[in-house]
Amino acid sequence: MTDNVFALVDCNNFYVSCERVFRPDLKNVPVAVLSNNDGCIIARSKEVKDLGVKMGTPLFKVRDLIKEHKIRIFSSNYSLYDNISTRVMQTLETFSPRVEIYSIDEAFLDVSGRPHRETYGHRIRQTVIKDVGVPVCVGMATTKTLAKLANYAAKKFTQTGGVVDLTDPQRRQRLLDITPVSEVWGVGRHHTESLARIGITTAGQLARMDSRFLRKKYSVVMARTLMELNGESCLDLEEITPVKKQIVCSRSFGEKITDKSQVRQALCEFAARAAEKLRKEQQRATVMTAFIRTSPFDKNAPHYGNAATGRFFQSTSDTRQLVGMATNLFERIWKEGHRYAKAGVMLGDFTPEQQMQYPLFGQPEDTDTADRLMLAIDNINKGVGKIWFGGQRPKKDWYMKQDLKSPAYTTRWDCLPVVRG
DNA sequence: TCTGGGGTCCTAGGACCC
DNA sequence: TCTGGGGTCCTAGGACCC
Repeated sequence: MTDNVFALVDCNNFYVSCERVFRPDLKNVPVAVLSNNDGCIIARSKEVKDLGVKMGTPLFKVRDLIKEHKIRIFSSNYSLYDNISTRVMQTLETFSPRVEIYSIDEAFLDVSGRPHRETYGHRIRQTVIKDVGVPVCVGMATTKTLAKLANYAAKKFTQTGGVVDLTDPQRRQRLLDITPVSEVWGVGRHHTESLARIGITTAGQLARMDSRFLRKKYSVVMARTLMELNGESCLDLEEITPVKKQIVCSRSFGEKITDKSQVRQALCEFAARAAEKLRKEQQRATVMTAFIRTSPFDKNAPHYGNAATGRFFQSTSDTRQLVGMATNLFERIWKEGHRYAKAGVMLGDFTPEQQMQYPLFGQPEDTDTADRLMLAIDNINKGVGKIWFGGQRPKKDWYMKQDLKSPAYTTRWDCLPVVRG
């Protein structure tokens, strides 16, 4: 019988690579991309990584370094990244009939039974760079966890040419023994520290642990990781994206807010945005949680944060109801006299649009009319238009900072790059 | 002065029921 | 006076991922 083989294709420094697609002048120079609100560095080119800038570093802490090394800084431009991601995935789908899009910048491919795997991996790389302009690395192995590790090796060791096939057991063993346990998929910061206390620092050591012990001390997840490291596949390819169980819409504010009506507006806006996402998922929500909080970093003022949850009589995706609920919840958690830094809305407990749950008592609400209204509004808002509800407001004093955003090259006609002949 | 956002899964413990 | 045990559901918190 032939073993399953997974290939993990992962884009290199994805957001940075996206910025470079339309700016060849950014090649081989240090580039970094910022989080929402221009707060932290969330993507770094190799040059920036080599300078020792860590993922998540607050921008203000590296101002001097940026100046000194002329690091090019960009606000995040998600519509651009989404669009380029779609192109990468479409290219990958030409290589395998079974593809799991795992995140914006990586996908698992089923490459079982394919001969000359390494050559195939190189072809994938070349095609993506040629067709989309984004560099990727390819890791292959008999389990997803090992494919992840193979990809890590493909990125770390340049002599691999960006492709590593880990199906050979001896090769796998050698890699495991030189790989820090923190690089293993599913082993985060806390588990790394905890494992170090019992003398486990490499992936190889973890792979030789007792499964029952790990199950007991950590969880079934860790026990599964152990099996996967030993080549026993526990995680299948998931081609169909599962429906969401929760939708969150939250933001830090560009500036701290003390004004009650502004925080309320922000929450209403988040509720409306969450409602749009919900309808896109073709779901209705039964519960909403709203939260507001001050900055946890502010040492000069007492911290305040609060959240409230409300339940709908009947599950809904009607913006008017969701905004109404957000307003009610807001009144329950608002406290005067604080400098608010962040707020958000979470939706949960979904029912599919097509299979409406009617309330046990009372009259069901007229969802048909509401559905048609929401559909019409979503269609209008898809264009340039804007229809908004009471509580939202077109001009947003609190809107996040995005001072360094690149143009929407691929999604707006007026931002198309100009070709000079 | 300035510190992201959006998800998932697992576990423990309490409430409740029979 | 003696005061069980097992199942299920829900929630909060913690861990992980990108």
